[in-house]
Amino acid sequence: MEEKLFKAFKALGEPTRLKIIKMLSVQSMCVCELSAVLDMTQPRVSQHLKILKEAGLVNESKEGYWVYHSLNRESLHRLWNQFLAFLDADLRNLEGYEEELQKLSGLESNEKVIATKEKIRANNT
Amino acid sequence: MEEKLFKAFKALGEPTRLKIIKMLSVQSMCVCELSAVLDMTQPRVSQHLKILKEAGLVNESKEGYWVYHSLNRESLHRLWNQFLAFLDADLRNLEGYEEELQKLSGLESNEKVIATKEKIRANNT
DNA sequence: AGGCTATATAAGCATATGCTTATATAGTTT
DNA sequence: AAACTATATAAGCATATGCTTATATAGCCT
Repeated sequence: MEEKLFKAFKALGEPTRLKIIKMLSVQSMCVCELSAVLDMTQPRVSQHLKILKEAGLVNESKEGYWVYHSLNRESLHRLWNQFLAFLDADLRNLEGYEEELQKLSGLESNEKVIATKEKIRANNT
Repeated sequence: MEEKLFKAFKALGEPTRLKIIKMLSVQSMCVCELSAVLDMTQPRVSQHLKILKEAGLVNESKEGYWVYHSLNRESLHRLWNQFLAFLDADLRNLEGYEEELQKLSGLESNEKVIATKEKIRANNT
């Protein structure tokens, strides 16, 4: 889950790819069209599209020797929903948070720290 | 607009930061607590928090010498709404797409290409 | 003031990323 | 088959990123 999330966000977190996504939001395009419209070299566009496809954000369909790319809006919404679900999830229901869960419950048991905090709070009022 | 968008996504597109965000979704924490719970060095946590703060995703409040960090859920929703607005926006309303807009309208005027495409389509049916 | 505690920042390093140029692959047309 | 178009992939390079260790800064306490 987290793997997919951060890869998708990473794919979105790059200016060139955001531009490509914006262009694809206007209309589906093949690599050469994107390359022409954005005034970028073809390999540059290809490489970014690969990343976007791997993140599931862009679909492709071949037509002759053109490869048309379209924005997968469905997957965008799914991404955000999964992210919100991730944020709302109880730690006990997430993989890989066993240690964190345990250490989190031990956090407030340090009496010395608690005392210090209370003092500071008292001083601030 | 785009600048903010891709920086926020970039901030989210990193596993350590996603973990930090998840922990902050459970409760506000200071650096030392995050450091302890996630079992990471303090500078590592500090540096990531800085990025998250710069992206506006995390708020901080000082309490004694502790600096408490909390997830800014409001800004998360704003981020997504702005992203959707960016996708829906007409190119004419976006900064920095003047060239693209022009080249896009010129795309379909290449008759040779259009002819080729039509032939291919005909052959494929 | 001096000694704590927590946090921020800096320096250095290894790896990742984005780009370019060059080349390979796939499909189309003649 | 040969030439052509579009795309993918590879190699190489410069910069960015994430981490560690070391050090500086800031706030609190005795």
